[in-house]
Amino acid sequence: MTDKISKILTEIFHKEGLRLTHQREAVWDEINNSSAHIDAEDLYLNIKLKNIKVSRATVYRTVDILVKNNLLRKMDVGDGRNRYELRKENEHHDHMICIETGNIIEFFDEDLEKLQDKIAKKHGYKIVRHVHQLFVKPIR
Amino acid sequence: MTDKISKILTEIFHKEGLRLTHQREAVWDEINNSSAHIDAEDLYLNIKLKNIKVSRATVYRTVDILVKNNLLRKMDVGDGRNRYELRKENEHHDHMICIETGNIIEFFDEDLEKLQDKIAKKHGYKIVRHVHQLFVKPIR
DNA sequence: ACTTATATTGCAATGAATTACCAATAAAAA
DNA sequence: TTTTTATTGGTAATTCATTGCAATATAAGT
Repeated sequence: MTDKISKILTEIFHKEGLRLTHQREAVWDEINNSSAHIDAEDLYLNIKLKNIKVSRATVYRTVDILVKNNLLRKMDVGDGRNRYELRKENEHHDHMICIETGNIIEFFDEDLEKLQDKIAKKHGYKIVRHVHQLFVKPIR
Repeated sequence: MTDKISKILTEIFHKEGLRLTHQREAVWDEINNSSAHIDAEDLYLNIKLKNIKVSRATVYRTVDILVKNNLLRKMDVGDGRNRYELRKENEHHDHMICIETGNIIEFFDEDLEKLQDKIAKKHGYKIVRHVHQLFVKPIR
């Protein structure tokens, strides 16, 4: 784990009265080094593979903390288990899921975002968050 | 149950080699008379309230059949249980979920649909289905 | 209407992801 | 180093959903 990120983590945990444990660091490291959209079970298995002592319960508890503190985004592709992805500052995207390969492609479209806001406003609402997933297959 | 709908149901079930039982009729009736976005457990409870003999297993099995035959749409709002809504011919809409009241508002926007297709195409894909949910709260 | 073949039901068991419980342990404060 | 208290691991418990199977109901055949 780089010192810069470590410092950010330490700050956030401290602010919340939480402790920065080996297990929590390991979860954070794993998310940073693994593929972009990983689920809790794979996080658990990958950490174990590195001979770090951790339990499933701790993995679940840790991602919850990270999600609550906006370091992580929880996403539900509709297959029963939640995936987690790093949440970078000022960065938003939606997902395209290939139904043939399971591959997840990120996309962002400014017009789409504006259009959504407009639609919500028309109904008297403002958007707090949104889920937009395109289940696709390759052309041809 | 109206005779017209009954006939459609009978046809579809017969075509699949399925039988139109009291339980299956009850599930269909309940979906038609209940709020637009109901989950399996509420379907089960509502049917029981009418003193119709049914089991959770049958409710789950029946909605599966209805979904497979395009009479029902299964939707996942991300809270763990699936909702079901009547699927009207040639009718598509997305959902806005109010995070304060839990209320679900349906919306449709032609431009939005076109824009999605365009985005998918740009990446070399075509859309098979999509999930678009706006989690909103009232303005002011 | 009566019989027969087989689809359907209910119940309990099972599955899968996640959460709760709690005694043992480890991190930070004193 | 001692003390305080958050955290952990292991397992049990939850929740939503699915499945196996013996008993039952439906629709077709007579």
